[in-house]
Amino acid sequence: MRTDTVYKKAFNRTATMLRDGQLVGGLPSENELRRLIGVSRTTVRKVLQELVRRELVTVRNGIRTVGREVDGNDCYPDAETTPRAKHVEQQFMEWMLRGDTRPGTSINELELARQFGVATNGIREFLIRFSRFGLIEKRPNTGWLFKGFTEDFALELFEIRVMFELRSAQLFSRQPDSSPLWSKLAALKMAHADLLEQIESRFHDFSGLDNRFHRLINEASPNRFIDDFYDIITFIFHYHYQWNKQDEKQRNQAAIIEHVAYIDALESRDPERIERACKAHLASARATLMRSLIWA
Amino acid sequence: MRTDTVYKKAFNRTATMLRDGQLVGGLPSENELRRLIGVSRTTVRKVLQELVRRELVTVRNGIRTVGREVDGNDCYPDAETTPRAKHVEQQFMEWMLRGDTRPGTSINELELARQFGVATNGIREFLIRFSRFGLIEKRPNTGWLFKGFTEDFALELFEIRVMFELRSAQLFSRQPDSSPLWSKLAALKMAHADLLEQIESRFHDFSGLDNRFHRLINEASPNRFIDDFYDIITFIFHYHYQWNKQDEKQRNQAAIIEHVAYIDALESRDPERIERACKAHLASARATLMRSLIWA
DNA sequence: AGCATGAACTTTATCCATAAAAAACAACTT
DNA sequence: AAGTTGTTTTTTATGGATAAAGTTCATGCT
Repeated sequence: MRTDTVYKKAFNRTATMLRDGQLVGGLPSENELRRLIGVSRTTVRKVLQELVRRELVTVRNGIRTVGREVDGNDCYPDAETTPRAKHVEQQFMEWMLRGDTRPGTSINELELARQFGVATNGIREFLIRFSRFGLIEKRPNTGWLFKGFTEDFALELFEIRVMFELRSAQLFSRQPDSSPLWSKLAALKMAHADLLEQIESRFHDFSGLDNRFHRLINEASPNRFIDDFYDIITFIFHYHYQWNKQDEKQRNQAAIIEHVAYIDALESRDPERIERACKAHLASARATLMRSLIWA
Repeated sequence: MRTDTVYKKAFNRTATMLRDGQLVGGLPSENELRRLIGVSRTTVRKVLQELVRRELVTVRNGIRTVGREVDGNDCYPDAETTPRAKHVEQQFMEWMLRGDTRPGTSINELELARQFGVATNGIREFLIRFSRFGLIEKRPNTGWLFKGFTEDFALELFEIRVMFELRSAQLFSRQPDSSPLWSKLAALKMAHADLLEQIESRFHDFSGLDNRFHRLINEASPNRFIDDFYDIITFIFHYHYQWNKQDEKQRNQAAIIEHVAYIDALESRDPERIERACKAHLASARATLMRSLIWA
């Protein structure tokens, strides 16, 4: 049966808004709420119905008002707000990156389905989606081959990344002064400075910033294939570093400094300087990844 | 129910071998046949069983010998040797490229499933696979969006293609003289010359040659992401030009000439000359595609 | 021991069913 | 006329079943 994670997440969001007093003075209409949460009206109605049933909202003459205080027990647990497909993704990535899954291992849909407690269909859909990452390969009628999160993989990935990033950085720097992206870049530079100051406590915040930065650079001259490729990077790094936290602080600190130099180079509009800064940053990112691969 | 296309294709292959006298002097063992056709022994046995039933093969004391002559009726029709997934692909591509499917159209899994006569699952798997081509986009819980086989798409595609091809061509040219790829390149040049001579009758053979050429260039310094990207190009071009045959002969003739110049440039090992030839060829390929888009 | 066939078992490709979510339609209200 | 809510219809996400194809085990023959 389809999970009701959409409803549960919507419910939690609404309950939180209620708790934080974002909905004082009567509840918004179904349609407004719908837009607010980004979900269909059908789901909103289900949420509302449950809120009423739990007396978090009361209705009189068709008018909804805030009811009793929301308490911690009212929210559904996080696990129930994640769709199956996402669970499969997480479990697979863990199986692949944390287990000692060797390159050359063959992947068995049925076995994974049993292991993860889902139907084979879900596994297969995930594998098809995942195959674009270059880590697995389908052999028809037979199964999938895990090619390994190897040094080769990282090298090939970074080769492309460098090509794309150099291209995007140069195009970015050639934008007219009037482009709004320049001020976004300046804002990002400030955010970097802030983070650097509080690096001791906030060093995990870097990955979000990193993402914003690289996506901003691509924004100047969009290319869907480059965007897609950046999705791969984001995905891989997300899971890889989720389980490889050694030196996280130093790693991020170094990267922030490189970013700032890179931003300065962009602002200078000097092509050679940009190339140097960009390459320096990516070389260091690659070295970091390589190191973590060897350790692992 | 799963289709028995694997069996039927294997049967046809075996029957053809029988007809062409490739199996005179007694049939090979199940295992040998299996290797020959590239299919499991289970399937081979099924083929053998049917061959015997139809008296194309006769068994005496457990020894198999060639039986009656194979005639045209013995083979299964082509449509029955193509798996469902492939049919879906073909029908979808036709729907997308030939129908007047407009950019922005939303794609309905259920509707396509009905239209193509398959289960929704198959449609979905295809769409997931296809999404990497940058022409459709998934919106969770809602469906897919067709972004259009537009000019933008072609431009973005070619931008990447140029980057990749320049990189691969330069790396190719820097190979040591001892690399076996040089002789492969020479052979390919000859094949081009041959084709050019018989262009009147054989101009459809170009696309195979084109593929071999570009794949050869990538072979010198493999990168899985570049290979994957080339798969996209191959796929798109295959279907697009399947239904856009205007000027096919001239188009191919021009391309052959460009290829030869490109090969000469590679053999000269002169980086600038390579860049010029490569860019010239790709610019012309792009222009051709663009023209066919406008016409369509 | 090494290869051929036979039989049993496992996995993939494919269809079908259904609750949840979205979308479309209808009726009311201000 | 535009925004509400109620109802119905359609579509997606997910599980389940099964024939075909692949793989492994067993037996027998040189």
